This record gives sequence, structure tokens and C-alpha cells, in this order.
Amino acid sequence: MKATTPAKPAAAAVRSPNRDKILDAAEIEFATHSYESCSLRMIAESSGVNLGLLHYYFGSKQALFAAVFLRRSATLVERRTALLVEAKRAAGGGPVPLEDLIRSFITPTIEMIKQGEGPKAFIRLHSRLRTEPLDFARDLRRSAFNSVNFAFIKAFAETCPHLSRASIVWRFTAMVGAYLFLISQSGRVEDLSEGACDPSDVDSAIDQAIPFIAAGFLAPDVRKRGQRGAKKAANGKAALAG
Amino acid sequence: MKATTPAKPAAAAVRSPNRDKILDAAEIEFATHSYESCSLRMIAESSGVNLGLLHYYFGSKQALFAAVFLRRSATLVERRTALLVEAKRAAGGGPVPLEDLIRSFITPTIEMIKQGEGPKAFIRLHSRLRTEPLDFARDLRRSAFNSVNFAFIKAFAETCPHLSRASIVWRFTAMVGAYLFLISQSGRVEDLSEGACDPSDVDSAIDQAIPFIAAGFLAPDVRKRGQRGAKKAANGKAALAG
DNA sequence: TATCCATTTAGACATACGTATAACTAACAG
DNA sequence: CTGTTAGTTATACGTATGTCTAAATGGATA
Repeated sequence: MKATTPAKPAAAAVRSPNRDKILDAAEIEFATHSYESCSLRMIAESSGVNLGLLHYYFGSKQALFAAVFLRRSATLVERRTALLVEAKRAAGGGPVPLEDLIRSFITPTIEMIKQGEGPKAFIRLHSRLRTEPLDFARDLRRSAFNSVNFAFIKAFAETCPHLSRASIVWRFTAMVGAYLFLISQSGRVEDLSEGACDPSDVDSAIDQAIPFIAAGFLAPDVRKRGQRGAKKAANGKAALAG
Repeated sequence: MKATTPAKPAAAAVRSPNRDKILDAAEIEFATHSYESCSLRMIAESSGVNLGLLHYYFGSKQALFAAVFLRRSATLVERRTALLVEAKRAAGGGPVPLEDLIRSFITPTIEMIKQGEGPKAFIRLHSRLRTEPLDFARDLRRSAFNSVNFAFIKAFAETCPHLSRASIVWRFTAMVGAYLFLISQSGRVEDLSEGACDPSDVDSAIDQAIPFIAAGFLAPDVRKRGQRGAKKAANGKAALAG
């Protein structure tokens, strides 16, 4: 036992059939249940691998989770970056068309969903991470995605000169919330649609998301609170916020 | 020990100072950590109440969670319903103005956030429930909210005759995702805004959410996949919606 | 005062968890 | 054949969890 790295006790090759089996099973389990409600024993069993190997290859549950996360998030970030670069090039130096921007952001997620059960599970996991109060997982997400997010925010700002910096950030957040909900397959859409739409139809979800989000960005900027005539009071009588 | 109700072992009054202390502490703990990562012992300690009392009053962790959830969700649903009724009345039989509809839906949440730490914690908990894979919790949410959600969907359909039934449901989902993200205080906005906006400023978040969502609903309906000229291929250059 | 009963307490139960380790296997090197 | 080493196994440790129970408490009632 080297005292230096308690996490990875032995040499432990980076590639290995069993290591991959563990990663694949962990991805599904972490996505299906939450981080804490799925045990290493469940993962060991569903991957058909001995429990001790999880410790051998990854050292700890947390490190296993990180490995699961990093394996796919890199792909997602690269793809998003590539599409943004391509859209910029197509725009020839000018502002990137709004819908292109939105599509560049969302498309890599959709591609991944269609790629198979594992990648699809990762997307579920990834959306859940946003609300799950796991500090280490949030740090993971932050360090993986912050920089590409900034690049998109900058591009949105150029495309939408009518919006303040603050408004850009708010609407970017709204965009992420909207599209994640649409593809989250949380059972929500089933409940509400009464058969009118198929919640697993990711393409439809996205066809809906793009114009919805684009229109949202195009809406005029809101004045700051306190500035004359408070925006929200605009329409008079109706059931308004207090 | 009555064999009939293993869950509630004794008579156990519905009101009691300690019972309320437990509920309050559990609300905070469940919201701060996830359901499984906070133990009954944590709740007992932070409420200053003996562990055995949690079992005495609620019978099980799951039942305690349900009690926490039901205490506030009832308020939320009632308030949402009341605002919808009022908006309909104000509209005098005609379709309710779009922004009023959105406001009626969102306002009760904002009111609750401003009501104190407990109610605010409940909102965090409530948003998390949408992605957390806890079957029993999802059933809770469903049975509490489905009916008022249907009422809103019906109203949105009347206000937006340009949208198909499916589109209404998709956009309703997008709305929920957008506004929940905006108020979720998940640390996301901090990361991205670099000081441009204050993520705890719920009013600003909502001022942003309303026009964003309203514009999204107003965007033209999307044609179904397969119908001539595939929507998405229209990448052209236009920075415009639809 | 004696009785009663909702409430409260301390403590125990079985179980499951993440983690650790010592022993074993098989392949290859000298 | 011997020694080494990555991989694998079975098993154990300490701890924490949800649940449960038997006993104590204490104010109201008879």
C-alpha cells in the first residue's frame, strides 16, 4: 500500500475489459438510481464483476463516479465546442444566427441520447446533477462545462445586442432548464399529454425547444426593477404577482 | 402495538410542538441533502428531538417525507388554482391573457420562497423531486399536482389556439423547466454571471422568466417531422424564430 | 392520592454500506 | 523451475442506517 495514493491502491491498467464493464454498469446504475441510493455491490453485481475490483480499479465510490462522468462529458464538451466553431465560421465573423447557436448547444446532447443506452443514461445523470446536492459532483460539472458555457454566453451576447449581460445569463439559464426538461424523460410529459405526444420522441422535443427558446431570446429586454412603471404591472387588473 | 397500522404505532396527535419541530427540521434537511443522504438521526439532532419520536409520530422515513411534502404542496396547489380562477374571471369568459396565465402559475412559488426559510427549502426540494428517481416521491408529486396542471394546460390551449395539443404540452414542460431553473439557486447562475446578476434575486429571475416564456408560447407551431421541407434544415442565416 | 395514557427516552436489532486486505490465479521473465 | 506481477477472489472490519421496544415521565382525571 503506497501511502501516496490511497485512492488507486495498485498499478491498475487504464484499459481492461472488467474496468470497462464496471464503468458501463455504474453509468446505468448511477443514472437509474441516485448516487447514494445505489451501492457498489449493486454495480458489482450488475456488471458481473467482483466487488473488490471496484476498489482495485477506482479506489472509491466517489472516484468511480468521477470516472463515469468524465468519460462522456469530455465528448459532450468537445462536440459542443466544435459545433460552435463551425457556426461561427459559417457566420463569417458576424454574429451567429440565433437558432444555429441554440442548435449547436443542444445537438450534442441529442446525438448522445441516440448513441445507445449508456450514453443516454449519462444524459439523465447529467441533468440530475444540476439539482442534486453533491458537492464533489457539482465541482466536476463546473470544471468540465464552465468554459464552453462561457463561450456560448459570449456568442449569445453578440447575437442578441438588445439584451444586457445579466439578461443573457438569465435567458441562457432558462434555455438550459427548458431543453433539459424536454428531454429528461422524467415521466412528466406522459402524465400531462394523455397520449398527445410521445415523451421518448427526442426529435419532437427538440423541434419544439428550438423555436420556443429562440423566441424567448428575441423578446425585448426587461427593465430593471424600480425603473419607472414596473414592467410587470403592465397589463393592469389581472391576476398579478404581489 | 396495533397490528393494523404499523406505520403510526400509537395514537399520536396530529398537532404537537415536537411533531412540528420534526417537520420543520426534516424539510430543511431533505432540501439541503437528498432524501437518502440525510438520516433520521440528522433530523432528530437538528430538531432537538429524540430519535424515537420520529418513529412515534410518522412511523417511517418515507412517511415523514410524505408529511413534509404534503404540508406545503397543498398550499401551492390551492394558491395556483385560486389565481387561475381569478384570472379567468378577469378575462370574462374569453381566453386568459398569456402573461396572466404564466404569472398565475409561477407566482405561488415565488410567494412561498419569500415566506421564510422553511417554505423556501420546500421549493428547492420540490424542484429536485422532478429529476430524483424516487418512485414514491414521484407518485406524491403526481397526485398533488396533476389536476391543477391539467387545468392550466386547458387554459393555455384556449389562449394559444395556434398550438396543437402536443405543442401545448411540450411548451408547458419547457415553461416549467425554465422557471424552475431560474429560481433553483443551484449555483449555476453564480458561475456564469460573473457578478452580472444576483442569483438570489428571485424577482429579477421572474421578470426575466415571464417574457421569455410568453414569447416561447407565441412562437408559431412547428410542423410535424416528415412534413415537407424539414423544419430544422432551414438553417439558412436567419436569426429568427420559427 | 391513585390511575391512566399520551408522550418521551435510551437503547438494541438486524442489515447494509464503503472500504480494506490477505490469499489465490495465471501469465510471463529470467 | 523460480520469481514477479497484474488481476481476481472471498472475506472481514468498523460504522451508520431504519426500525423497533420496553421502560420512564408527567400532567390530567377520578
